[in-house]
Amino acid sequence: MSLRYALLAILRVGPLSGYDLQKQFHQSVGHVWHAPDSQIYPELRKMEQLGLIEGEEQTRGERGTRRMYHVTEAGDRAFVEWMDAPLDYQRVRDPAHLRAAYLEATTPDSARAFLQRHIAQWESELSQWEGELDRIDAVANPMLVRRLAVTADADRERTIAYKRFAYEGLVERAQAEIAWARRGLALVDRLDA
Amino acid sequence: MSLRYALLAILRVGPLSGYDLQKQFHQSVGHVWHAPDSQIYPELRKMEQLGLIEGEEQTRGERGTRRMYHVTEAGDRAFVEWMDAPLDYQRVRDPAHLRAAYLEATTPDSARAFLQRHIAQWESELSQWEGELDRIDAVANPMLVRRLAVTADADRERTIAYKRFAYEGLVERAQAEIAWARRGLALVDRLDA
DNA sequence: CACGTCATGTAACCTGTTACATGATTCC
DNA sequence: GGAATCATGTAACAGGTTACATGACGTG
Repeated sequence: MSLRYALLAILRVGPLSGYDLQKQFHQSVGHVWHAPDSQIYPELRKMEQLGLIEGEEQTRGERGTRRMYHVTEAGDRAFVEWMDAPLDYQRVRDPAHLRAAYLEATTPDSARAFLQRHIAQWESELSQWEGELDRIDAVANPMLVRRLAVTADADRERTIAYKRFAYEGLVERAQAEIAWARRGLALVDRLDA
Repeated sequence: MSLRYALLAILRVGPLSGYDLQKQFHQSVGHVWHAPDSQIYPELRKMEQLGLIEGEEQTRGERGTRRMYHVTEAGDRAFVEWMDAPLDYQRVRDPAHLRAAYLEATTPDSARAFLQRHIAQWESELSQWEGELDRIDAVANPMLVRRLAVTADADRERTIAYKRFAYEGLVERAQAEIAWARRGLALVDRLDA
């Protein structure tokens, strides 16, 4: 459900083709809400049917075409309504913590391998998000630049501050996962001794 | 996919009827991996077809029946294999952080409401998990008691320690989410001033 | 003329969500 | 006799995953 609003958030900045949108998506919101291309294109079609966005076919070269999308008034309204509505929180479903609860069922080495992979996984996410934080600070993220270009000066600080706030939360989450898994490694060692 | 192993984890302790399993589930693993009954019963049937568990129909009263399940050797093997295999991490998809990144699009009050709901949400999870931690320490969780009853003394410490470790991770996550949202409230106030 | 990248998907499948459905048994 | 709880699901749908598919354009 949120994919729709992630796409609207990007399109609200200005018209984009599906392809460009997808590119921008993977470089910005995609770090918070992943979606493959095979989901993005159909979703855009659905949003068009619902009147949230409008697409115009453009020619490109001899026979090529591409579809430029822009947000309609209804789409803009839908986005703001979503912002104001309560989120529906998904129930917890965390495979790593599930497995952690039963580590006594396997060997210490296997437990260690699991925890090391957990650390590697979150370190990889962490570096993505820290990179985004750096790009926010340097105002080097192309989406953010586009956004700031159409944002009144008075709102620029807010725009940047909330992006930063969001990524800070993700960075802290990753750091917490890593710290937890490291403690797990120490625990395995202690119990193995 | 993990639902299967969450169910196996419970059944490995000893045979249970679908109904009892479901009860135990909601009181234990369900805090880490939620699933509704409408998913549990069919999954048990599927697992039976795959030979991971076996069910026997028992009569109950005059006409009533219930199905007692126990783990097969293949099921036991499958569980350990899952423990040793790399987890497949889902891509990030976090509606709260997605929304946080665009809070400038709405009013300060709406932003505050969002953050306050976020805090309430995680405080509710937090109290669940802290409760579980207490029950682990008091050895008062019925599933844990059943498990310890069939666990060799040498493994009891490990069994308890890993449960604790898992729930500690969840508790820390909840605390981090709450702290983050509180900082968000402060940020809204600052930007609103 | 080959390769990268522009451009857009379809199809099958799995998992999970929501709402609904039904009857038996036990305990007060 | 009525309520709680035992006991087990089905059906429809939404959302996400994986694999595959296709062709045009631009550049060296």
